[in-house]
Amino acid sequence: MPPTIPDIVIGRLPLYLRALTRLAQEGQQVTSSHELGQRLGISSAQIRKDLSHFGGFGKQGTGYQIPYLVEQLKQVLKVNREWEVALVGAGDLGSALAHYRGFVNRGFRIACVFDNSPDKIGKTIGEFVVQPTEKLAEVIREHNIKIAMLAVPAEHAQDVTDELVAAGIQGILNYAPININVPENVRVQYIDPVVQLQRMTYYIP
Amino acid sequence: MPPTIPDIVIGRLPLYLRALTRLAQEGQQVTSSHELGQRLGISSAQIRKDLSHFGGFGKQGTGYQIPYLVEQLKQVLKVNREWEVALVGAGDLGSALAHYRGFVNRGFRIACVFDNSPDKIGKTIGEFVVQPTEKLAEVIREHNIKIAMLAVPAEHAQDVTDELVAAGIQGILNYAPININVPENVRVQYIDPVVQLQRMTYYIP
DNA sequence: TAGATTGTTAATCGATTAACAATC
DNA sequence: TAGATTGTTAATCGATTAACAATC
Repeated sequence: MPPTIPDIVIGRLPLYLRALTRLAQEGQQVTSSHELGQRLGISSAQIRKDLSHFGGFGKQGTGYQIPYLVEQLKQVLKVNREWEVALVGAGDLGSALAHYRGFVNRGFRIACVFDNSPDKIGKTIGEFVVQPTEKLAEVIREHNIKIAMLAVPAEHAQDVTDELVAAGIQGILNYAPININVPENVRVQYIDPVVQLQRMTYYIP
Repeated sequence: MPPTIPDIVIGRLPLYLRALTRLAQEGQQVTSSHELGQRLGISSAQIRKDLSHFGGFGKQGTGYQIPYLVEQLKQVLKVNREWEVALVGAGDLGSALAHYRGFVNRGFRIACVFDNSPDKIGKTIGEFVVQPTEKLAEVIREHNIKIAMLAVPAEHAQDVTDELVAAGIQGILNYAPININVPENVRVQYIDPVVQLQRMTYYIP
């Protein structure tokens, strides 16, 4: 069995990938742990150590070939493919997500949108026809979708979560401002802007 | 000088506050570190230790009075007041944020919305008239706003950040998928859904 | 009182950093 | 070669957990 990589390391890899992709866009071919660390506010030692969990991607004296490192990180994170994502909730936020152009090229594509409001079912949002939540399990199973984004009111978050899990979803990005319970084989990530704002105000006089 | 509290502790307080607020909504008066920990997937010892940095809020044998603990946490996090927030970027995401009803009651209120697109300037989004970005510094100074949410394209994020910082902003919630550089007295939090999705795919077969 | 739970100390665990031989 | 930078080891630093006296 391969050694387990700390989750905190996994959490930094997408940041490395994002910064490297940008460097590549700026036309740069090579970088160093020092340069990357400066951009990210992370020590160079930490970057080298993190990367070394997955192999030696650099060359002494030279640094890292950006296109190569980008490919390697995509492979590690399994985003060298396109994941179909189910979006539940077609309110303002769900709508913004449905229109967001930033998923493609980074490994994700919204494949379907659900909502339980009669106002919204059947309407078109971006390129999607909003489907009733009752169809959720069926569509997710049919497309073999593994990831969902949850943009429903907090009161419905747990119920929808249970449906998603029952349908085979293994990762949930939860925008509802509430903790959800899932089996341990399901990963959850949270986005709550207020939580992050509250983390800043502590420091502001 | 009071001892410095680890930032990782500060980062958990909003989660405690959110869970406690919900417990209160459900009509519960008292909770224990064990119960709260179960809800959040955090050990009871950690919760007690975190809280103990700020004082003894509980009673042996009984636990914590929820309304009291909520007030105390709000005070610690300085959200027992209302912070005015500047929103920059009136695209899909900015629009969704402008309509979001979840800021009020948790310590925040969007006070103004900016965009540099002639299409959007002067238009109404929710209760706000979109103002040109050139007005940014003036309005922020006038209202003494300390916090901004950044929902502009990545290419403009650093430029807008520099303007915000020059105008006296001390906390930035950055929705643009790019790292921004700020002086060390300014706090930045990031929201990039793709980063969080990529952190999950590593674990999904 | 007996049972429950806190706040805190000490022990454990894990993550970060410093340093450097290897080498491009 | 001389300079630069990696990958890795060991040392340091910090965070979490276990345990328990205090006490409601």
